[in-house]
Amino acid sequence: MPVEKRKSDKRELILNAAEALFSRHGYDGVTLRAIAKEAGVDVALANYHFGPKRDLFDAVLMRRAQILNSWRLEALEKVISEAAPAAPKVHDIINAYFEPILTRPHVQEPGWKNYYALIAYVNNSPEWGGKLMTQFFDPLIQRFIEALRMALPTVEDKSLYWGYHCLSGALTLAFAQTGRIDHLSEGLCRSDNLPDACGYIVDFVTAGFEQFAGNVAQKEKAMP
Amino acid sequence: MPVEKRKSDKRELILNAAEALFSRHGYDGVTLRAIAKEAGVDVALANYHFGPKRDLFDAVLMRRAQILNSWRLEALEKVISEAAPAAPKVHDIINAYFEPILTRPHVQEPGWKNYYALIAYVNNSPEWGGKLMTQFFDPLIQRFIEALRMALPTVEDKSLYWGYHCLSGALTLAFAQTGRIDHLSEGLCRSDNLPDACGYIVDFVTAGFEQFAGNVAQKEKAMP
DNA sequence: TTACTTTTTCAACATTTGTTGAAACTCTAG
DNA sequence: CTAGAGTTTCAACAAATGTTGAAAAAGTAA
Repeated sequence: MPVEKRKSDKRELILNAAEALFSRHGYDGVTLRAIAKEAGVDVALANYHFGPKRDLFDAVLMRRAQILNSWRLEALEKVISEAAPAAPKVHDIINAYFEPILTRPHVQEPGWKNYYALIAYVNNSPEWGGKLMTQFFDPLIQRFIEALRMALPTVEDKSLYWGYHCLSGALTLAFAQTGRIDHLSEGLCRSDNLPDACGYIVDFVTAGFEQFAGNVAQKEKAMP
Repeated sequence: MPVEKRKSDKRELILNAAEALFSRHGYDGVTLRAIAKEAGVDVALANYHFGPKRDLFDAVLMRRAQILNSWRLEALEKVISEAAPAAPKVHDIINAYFEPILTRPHVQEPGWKNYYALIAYVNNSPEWGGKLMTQFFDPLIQRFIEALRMALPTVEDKSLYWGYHCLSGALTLAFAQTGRIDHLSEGLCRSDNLPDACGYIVDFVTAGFEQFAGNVAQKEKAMP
C-alpha cells in the first residue's frame, strides 16, 4: 500500500479557481491576485505551489487531460475490437470520439465545464493551439484517424485530415459554450446542453466523412 | 457635398498593428505600447485617435466586418434569386457562405489573415463570443438559415441551428490558422491555405446538412 | 513537550499597465 | 507669410502586475 502523500487542500482550491478564470478570460486576462481572491488564499501561495504563472496554467491543463484521453481511447478501441476483423462503422468511430465527453454526467460539473471552455480557448489560440494540443491529444487523434482510414479505405488522407479539422472545429465551439447558438435560435438550442448537442453533431460529422467516399465514387464514375 | 475629412496615415498604421497583435495574443495579451511600437508611433497617439483601449479593439473589429458581410450576402442573394422560384440547392448556399471569404485573392494579404484570426479569437471567447458576433454577423446568418430552410423544408429548425453550429466551428478553426492540421497531417494539409481548404469544408458541411433530411425520411419510414 | 518540515501569510520589490495634459510639430486656408 | 486647427510627441501619473524573502502558522514524528 503506497504511503498517503499529504495533499494541501488550498492547492486544489487554486487549481479550481485558475481553471474557472482562465477559461473565461484567457491566460493574459487573469491575474494571480484574481485567482488567489477567488480561491480565498494569499497571492504568494500560487507561486509556492506551482512556480511562475505559466506553470500554473500548464498544471490546470494537464490535470484533466489524461482522464479525457483515456475515456475516448477506451471507447475507440472497444469499437474497433468489436468490429474486427471487419472495419468499424464511421458512425461508431465518430460516436466514440464525442459521446464519452459530451454525454456523461460529469459535463454538468462546473469544473469540467470550465475545463472544456479552456480547451476551446487553447485550441483556437494561434499562440498555443499548435503546440499544446499536439502535446496533449495527438496520440489519441492519430489512432482516431487510423480507424477512419479503415472504415473509409477509398478516401485519401487529405480529405480525412480536413474532415478532422471540421470535426475539431465543431467540438471546440461546443466546448466554448459562448451562448451564441442560444441567441441565434431564440432559445431553441442551448450551448450549455452538451448531451443534447451530441447527437446532432455526431450525425452531422458522420455524414461529412462518408460523403468523401461518395465523391470519390462519383468522380470515378465520371471517368470515361 | 460633405467636406473631406483629413485622414491621418498613422491612424491606419495603428489599426493594422493592433489587428496583427490582437489576433495573435488576444485582447489582454497586447499592450498599447506594443501596438505603438509595431506601428512606429508614440503610445499616446492610439488614445488620441481611438480613446480607451477597448474602443480601439472594437474599431479593429468593425473596420472589415461590413465588407465581409456584403460579399457573402451578395453571393447568397444571387444563389437564391437564380434558383427562384425553386428552392436553392444546399451545396450552393453553403458555397455562398464560404467561397467569397476563403478563395478570393485577399486571403493572402496579411491584414485579412490577421482579421480572420481575430474573428476566430472573438467567436470562441466566452466573454465576447455571444455578444460581439451577434452584433456584427446576425443579419447575414439569419438570412442564411432562411435559405437553408427553403432548401430543406422537412428538416426541423433545431437541426438547422446545430448544423450551423458545426459549420461555424469549422470556419472558425480555419480562420484561426493555428498550424495544427499541418503538424497532424505531416504537411499534407496547410492551415494557411484557405482556398485549398474551402472545397473540403463545403463538401463536408453540405453533406452534414443534407443528412438531416435523410434521417427524417428514415424515421418516417420506420414508423408503422 | 521538542525539533523539524511543510504550508501560509505578510510586506515589499521593480516593472509594466492605461491614461492624461501640456508642449511641439504639421498641415491648410486666407 | 500668418493664424488656427489637427496631429504627434514628451514626460509623468496612479494603479496593477508577477515575483520574492522572511516571518508566522500548522502539521508531523520523536
